[in-house]
Formats: sequence, C-alpha cells, structure tokens
Amino acid sequence: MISFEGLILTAGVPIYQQIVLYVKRGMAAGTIVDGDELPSRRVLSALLGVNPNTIQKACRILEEEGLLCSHAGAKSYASVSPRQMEQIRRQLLQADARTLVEAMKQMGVTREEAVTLITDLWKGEEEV
Amino acid sequence: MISFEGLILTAGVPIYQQIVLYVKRGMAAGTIVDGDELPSRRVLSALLGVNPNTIQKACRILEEEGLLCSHAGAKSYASVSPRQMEQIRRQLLQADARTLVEAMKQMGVTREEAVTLITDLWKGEEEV
DNA sequence: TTAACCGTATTATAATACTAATACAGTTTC
DNA sequence: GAAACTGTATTAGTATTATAATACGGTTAA
Repeated sequence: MISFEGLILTAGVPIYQQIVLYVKRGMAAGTIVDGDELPSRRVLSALLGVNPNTIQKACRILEEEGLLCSHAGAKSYASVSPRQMEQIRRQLLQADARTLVEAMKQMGVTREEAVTLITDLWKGEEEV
Repeated sequence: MISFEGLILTAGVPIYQQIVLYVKRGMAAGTIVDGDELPSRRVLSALLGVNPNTIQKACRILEEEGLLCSHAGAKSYASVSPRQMEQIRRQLLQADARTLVEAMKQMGVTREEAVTLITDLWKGEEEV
C-alpha cells in the first residue's frame, strides 16, 4: 500500500499537481514500485483532507501517463517499468536543478556559493 | 530605467508573481538599485504583452513590501536599502535551495549526486 | 494653461482550481 | 445474491487569475 504520510500540502500550488509529483518522486526514489496498491479515492481524500474530485484528477493524470492502472470497481495499482523509473528520475532531477541554477544566476550567485548553500542546508536538515 | 528584457514569462505561475520575483531577484543581484526608474504601467504592459491590471497588481505588492515608491501622476522608483537587499537575497536563496534539497531527498538523491548535477548544469548553461 | 503623460480604481467577462453533493456501474467478499 | 467496497461522472458554487474597457485625478513639460 502506497503511503502518503510524507506528503505535506503547500498552499499556492494546485493540490492535484502536488499529488502527482509526490507519486512520481516516490517512483524515482524506489519507495513506490510496480504493483503497489493505491488507497481508494475516498480514503485518500479523507487522509489528505481534500475533495475526492481533486484526488481523481491526480489519478487521471497519472493513468494518462501510464503510471497508474485503474479499472472501475477495482483497486488502483502503480504501474512503473524500470525504464519509466529512470526516465522520471532524470526528468525531475533535471527540472529541479535547472530551476535552481537559473534562479541563482539571476541573483548573481557564483557556483561555489550555490554548492556551499546546498551542502550546508543538507547538513542542517539532517539534524532536524 | 529598470530593464525587463531578461524576464521570460512561464505558463502555470501567476504573471504578477513572476514580475515581483523578477524585481526582487534583480535587487538581490544588484542589477536593480535604489532610485531606479520603473517603466510606466502602460509601457510595461505593452512590453510584456499582459494586461495593465496585472502590472498594477505586481506594483501594488512591491509597494506594500516597501520596495517600490509610487505616487499618483508621478513615475515609480525602486526603493531598496542595503539592509533590504541583503534580506531579500538571503530569503530567496534559502527558499530556492530548500525546495531543491527537499525534492532531492524525496527522490533518494545523495548530497554528492546533487552537487554534481548542479555543477554540471552550471557549466552546461555557460556554454549556451 | 493645456496637452500628454502618470498612477489608480471600477466593472464585467472568462478560464482554471477546488469544494460539495450526488449518482451510477463494476468488483469483491461473505 | 447482497452488501460493501471500488472507480467514474455530473452538476453546482466559490475563489483566484487574467483580460478588457473605461474613467478619474495628479504631475510634468511645452
């Protein structure tokens, strides 16, 4: 059963997008693997405190991308091949890193300063 | 006169937020300094191809944060003290880096891998 | 002073995101 | 087969984002 305990909803970003991203990142990390069972729409909506329609929207997107297998009446399961897993991992990493690099450059930050900032933050959060 | 040539609007994020962020990053980088003149609402809206109301919303936010000085009938000017500049820089850097670190950790990426990814991307974009 | 600019405000319209309340049909289990 | 689930669809209402079309009054320079 896929766990959503690690998902902390942030204001300002569409909820369905956050759910999709959470699942994709889990797949990239290997914490969500092929065949894993998804909680039902109703259970998940109660768990996250959002509307069932919002959950359904996220699930529909995941299914359209071939990452979720849903059939009316039956439970839903993760569907990820090793190839898909690698592709998702690469795409997400590239996107996140590119966003940061562009932001840093716009602020006139040097590469060394950026690396220092990240390593420091990494250590800092490990203590918490 | 503050230049907005470097601002590339992205779909999915509110335009007024992108404008506010662009100005703040310019202030953090030192490319926008205290007293710099802002293009008029109408000129800027034509330049970016967005509605004047959207520009006005961004300007209202910047003024409420004390970063823009506007008076009816007169032109608008950037208003940044050295203390504000440092504060903005620190806030934005922290926010961006924190977002990346959380994403990386969710995907099971090591600190070394993250640093490598960023340094590579930095070099790669410098060639372009 | 008057014309041309400036910031500001208002009203209306449309698209998207999200909530809310149902309803329906397929699957599973006892 | 019936009850309890499951995914799916529909309709309605609200808030935010953005556009559109004006309008008003202050500032500035010819």
